[in-house]
Amino acid sequence: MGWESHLTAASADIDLIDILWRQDIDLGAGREIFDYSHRQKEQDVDKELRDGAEQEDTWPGEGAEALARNLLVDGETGESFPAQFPADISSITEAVPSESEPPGLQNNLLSPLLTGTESPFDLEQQWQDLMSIMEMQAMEVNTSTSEVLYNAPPGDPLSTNYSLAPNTPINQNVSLHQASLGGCSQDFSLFSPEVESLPVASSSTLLPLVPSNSTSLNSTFGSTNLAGLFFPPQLNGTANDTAGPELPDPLGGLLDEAMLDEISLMDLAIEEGFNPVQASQLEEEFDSDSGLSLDSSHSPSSLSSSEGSSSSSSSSSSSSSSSASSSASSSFSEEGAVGYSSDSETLDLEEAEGAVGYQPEYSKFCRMSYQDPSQLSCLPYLEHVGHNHTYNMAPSALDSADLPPPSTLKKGSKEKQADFLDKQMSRDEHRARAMKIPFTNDKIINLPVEEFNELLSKYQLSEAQLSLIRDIRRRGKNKMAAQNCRKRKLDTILNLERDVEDLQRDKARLLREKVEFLRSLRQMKQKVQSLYQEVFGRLRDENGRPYSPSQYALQYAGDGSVLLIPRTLADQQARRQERKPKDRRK
DNA sequence: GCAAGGTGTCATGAG
DNA sequence: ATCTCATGACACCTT
Repeated sequence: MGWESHLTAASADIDLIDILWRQDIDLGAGREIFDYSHRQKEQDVDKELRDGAEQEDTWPGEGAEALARNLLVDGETGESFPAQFPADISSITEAVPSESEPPGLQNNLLSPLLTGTESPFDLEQQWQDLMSIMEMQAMEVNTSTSEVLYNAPPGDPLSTNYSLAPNTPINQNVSLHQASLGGCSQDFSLFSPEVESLPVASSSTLLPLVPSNSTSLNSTFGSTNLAGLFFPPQLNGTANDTAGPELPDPLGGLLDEAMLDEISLMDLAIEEGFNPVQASQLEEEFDSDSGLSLDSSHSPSSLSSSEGSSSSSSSSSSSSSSSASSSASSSFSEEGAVGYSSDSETLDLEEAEGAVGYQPEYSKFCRMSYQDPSQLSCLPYLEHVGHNHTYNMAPSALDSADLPPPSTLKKGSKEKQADFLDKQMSRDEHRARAMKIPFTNDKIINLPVEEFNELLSKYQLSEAQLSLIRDIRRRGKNKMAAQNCRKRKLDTILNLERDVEDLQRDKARLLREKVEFLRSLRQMKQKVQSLYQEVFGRLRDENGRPYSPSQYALQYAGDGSVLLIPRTLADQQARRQERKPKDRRK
């Protein structure tokens, strides 16, 4: 506080300047050379001075600070992103691919019999894309998923339908008869070609239902051996030829709708971490756009979800805020052009930024726009805003005239306010005041270069003053730049969060679609099978006897006709067809 | 006393 | 060459 007396006495005389110089010389306001090389020194000295000041000074205005603390509200505490559900959903990843591919088969198979039935199955490609997206998330859940799918108890519908296939010696050479006996497994013999080549162990990694690639599917249907498609391999050959009459109820063991639904639901449950209830709800709402959403899947954390939505709203507000901020930025420049000293402008700016809760300018406002305490007193609420960055104030710059010693703390409220406001002044403002800079820091900082230079030329300024002014301008601009930079960063984060939410919604929608496709696929398979059995069952040889499914099979011709051919021939063709795609792949 | 978040400042590079 | 802006890094403060 030794300087305070000096400063108090300091009017405009040379002595004061001398003192100020002494104080500021280390702050970069070197008397002789006010250049960059001094700035480093400036920092160090600032710190020293600050430390010293901390020891010596007891600042008034604690109450005001406390008030400010109470009133400061951070409207934008981090938005926690609801990341819970993705992991659950991902669990399906592996299971999905296996189911997704049959479509290719279906397409080939159905076209002849079921004209007009459209299968949306270049879906496979899309699906693979989707899978790749979900792959990462799926990793951790896969294990459990496979367990569910493959280790299900014998009575489990899934195991009877899916798990059987891998373990059974699958062969395309399946008889119609066998097919009819095949019961539930028929559905899976549909994909037998692929499964056939799989070691039993591989069943743990692949769902029998689904060939690992569409080409294998094509091969299956390329052979167009319908019997092979529908009937379980284990019945093959060794199957009793007595089957003929046993052409069981074509639909008997087949996937009934309930089963299909169950499978779909289980897929969904597995994939999305749905519980059965949710899944069934989903089924009911299939056509609803409300979205089942993963949002619901993390309903437990709907809070976070709502946070997400709020974040989305906030992100929308953030986008608006971004626009606000960008407009703010632009208005910055404009302000710069106009001088940035307009209080109302600044205020508006702050309001515009309120959406993001980003309030850096408040402190700027307090410190930079109001060097004159009386002005600030017009906006008392601003007193609550802003950091107390008194550490920025070089003790040297603290005008002792404005900062009476602690002993004089008991004083009028005006004085207190003045103290507080003085305290709110930035280091540069104090410096500027101490250096008798004849214009405001706002002008220094925000005037366009031309006007700035013009302004400088109007005054007779010492080298030191000019240097300080340049520093003030540089620091001020950089401060705003930093604030904008942080604002942008924040906006970017919010936008990314919103993007993630959008992607999650898309993912949920795609999964819903997948379930729908699977269901329709199975329905079509069912139809095809019944048609096959019906047609085959009505066929009679020259003696009027039915053909044995183990000896004959129906086969599609390229022109859409259906041929009855010996099973051996059909098998050969099937194998040939199976090889083609593989060769092609090589 | 520590951690997290906010802010100002500096250094640096790009336009 | 100079100015301005953006941004990472750092120090310091507040909560």
